[in-house]
Amino acid sequence: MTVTRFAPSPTGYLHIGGLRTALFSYLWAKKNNGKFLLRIEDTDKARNSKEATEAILKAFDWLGLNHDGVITYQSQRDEIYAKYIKQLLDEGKAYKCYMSKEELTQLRETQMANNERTKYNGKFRDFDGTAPEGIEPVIRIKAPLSGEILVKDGVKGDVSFQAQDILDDFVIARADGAPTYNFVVAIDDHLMGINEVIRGDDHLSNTPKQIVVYEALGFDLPKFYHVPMIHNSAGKKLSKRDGATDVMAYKEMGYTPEALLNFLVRLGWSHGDQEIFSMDEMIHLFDPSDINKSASIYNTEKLDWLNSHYIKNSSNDLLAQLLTGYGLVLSSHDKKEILLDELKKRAKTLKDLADLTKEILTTPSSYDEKALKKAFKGDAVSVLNAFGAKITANDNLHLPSDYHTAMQEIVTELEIGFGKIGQPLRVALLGKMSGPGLDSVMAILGKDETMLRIANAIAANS
RNA sequence: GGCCCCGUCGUCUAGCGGUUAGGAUCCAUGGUUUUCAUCCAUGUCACAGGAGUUCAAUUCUCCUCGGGGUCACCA
Repeated sequence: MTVTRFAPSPTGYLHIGGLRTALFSYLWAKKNNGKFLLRIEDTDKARNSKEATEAILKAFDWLGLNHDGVITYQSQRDEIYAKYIKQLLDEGKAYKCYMSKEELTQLRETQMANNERTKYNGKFRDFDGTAPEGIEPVIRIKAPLSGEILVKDGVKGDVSFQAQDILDDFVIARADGAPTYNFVVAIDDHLMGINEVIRGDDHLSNTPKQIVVYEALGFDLPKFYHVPMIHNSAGKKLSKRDGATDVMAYKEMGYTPEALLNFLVRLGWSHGDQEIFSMDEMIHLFDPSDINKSASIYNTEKLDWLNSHYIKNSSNDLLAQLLTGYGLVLSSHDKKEILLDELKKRAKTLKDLADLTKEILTTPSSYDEKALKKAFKGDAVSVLNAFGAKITANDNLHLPSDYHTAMQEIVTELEIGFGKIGQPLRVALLGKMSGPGLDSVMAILGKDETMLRIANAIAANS
């Protein structure tokens, strides 16, 4: 069974990059009827917060990416890690290192001065004397000093590292006993039964260290997929400083989960020329071996397009429901369908849709000056008067077509072009020169409100 | 700097030795629309550079250049 995981460090909100690897992991697990597990990497007590964990879970909830099973918190697994540390110590695969921080720093500085790679010198690797006083030791693992470490990666292919280039006896437990990242990752992934690790390629260079741990503990290696980074427009790794990277910020801006997920799945992955993917399609089509090798630059143009696509294709009931998040209650509006049909094709975001809706439902308190000048020259006022009189006399105005007929009649009776009535009427109703079809607008507003707005405009121009 | 990864239109990408290098987005133009938006059509735009290998390289190899990642008692 395929078991994948997402293992965030709760130091802040969930961002776009993390979400994408989570999505990939989720899709791959679902495709294989496997499990998608969640692990919170909170071993660094100083930097982690409960709020951050909650924020991450909230984001997943919004997007509908549900994890399987219970959440694993590394902070609650100290005994487990301690057990494995003891095991390695007992087996002579790890040892206590009493080098002081000062000495370590000193060592690094000389190495740097000599233009050498900074690495621990193995001073306590085979130490069996009496421990120096007053120093709490760290635990270091005995890493291979030479030879090749091969990472068989499902995205990058075989990546070979030379032990002497990258390894030293790295710390697996701090002086206070707390285990370190590369150590616990290997243990947790193994214990949680994770056999396919999909993560950012910033972890590729950590992988050899984790392999050392896997091997020391006699664990089977999972399959690795290192997915390329998402870069900002400057071409750098996406960071929290890059503005809108908090997933929940997208919700506030009016993006839909479908659009965001569709956008992200196409960043670094593709399926021929297909652009639009439903969740079901993503699950069926996704395969991590189709992930690109190169980083992509994050750019919202396509997100906007996808979002408007999904809004256009959403049912009006769903949209009405989503609009309640913007303080709009449309469920009781008798022309909800007409309203949403008209407005959803000109909204890029749900927020746009909300704004557009509010705008149309609010009686104009002022008129765009340019529009006024253009529309209210000549006999616009008398045309509006005639139109007002016509609809006042008509008690059967409900649908856009009813209003359309009324406009048609005026045009014929007065022997004028459509623009002669359309322009002033549009300004009267909407306060400006652009907007949805007038027949729809009038149907949405209803006869009374339509009359009111026409009267207001006439008054303002007489 | 060492090590590792990457390099097709501005952006997201297809391509897996022979293609007029395709799609999407963006932008521009035209059509539809009384306006705007939608929709439709058309157009501009790319294989980083140089050596090889080959009858033939965007595709394979090497080098250069460029970009990125990583080198903690952070994750």
